[in-house]
Amino acid sequence: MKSEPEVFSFEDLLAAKGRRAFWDGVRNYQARNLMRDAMAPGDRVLFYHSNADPTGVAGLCEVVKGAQSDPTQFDPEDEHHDPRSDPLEPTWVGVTVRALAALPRFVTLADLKAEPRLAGMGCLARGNRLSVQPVTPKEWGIVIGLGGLAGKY
DNA sequence: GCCAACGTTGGC
DNA sequence: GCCAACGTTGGC
Repeated sequence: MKSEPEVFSFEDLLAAKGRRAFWDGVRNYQARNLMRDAMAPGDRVLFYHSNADPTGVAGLCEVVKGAQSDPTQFDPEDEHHDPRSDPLEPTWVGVTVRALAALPRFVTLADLKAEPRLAGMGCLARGNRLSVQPVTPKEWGIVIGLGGLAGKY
């Protein structure tokens, strides 16, 4: 899952109550569908800092609660307000994640690109801008290995 | 359904 | 700030 650290960083998640946060603000149907249909409590998550210096994977989380209505869609004051969303059938959802551990070594995008075993990773595909996307168990193992937590999660 | 215009994402 | 790539909108 990608977040701009200036908006919400992995450190912010670590500092949050219970080290957990509701992942709001997703306004892309494909990303929404992944959260709604493909994420369940216990699933592990790589927390990626986008639009940052450097960009890359900062830490590990897990899903603690599956998809729920994203309240920001109904808040006129919120930048993610969606006036077309029906409260009885909300368009947008989010999951709740909890931080597991910061990576001892931040894994930069350059690190990911330089690792031949990650050549097929979705987030490295040309033009892929999805803020939520699947990671295979194999990719997970390689990334946390690069981050200094090989075999620990 | 097509497609041009526009908006957003995100690396650099 | 630039720009490539992609998504969304809306006229037709």
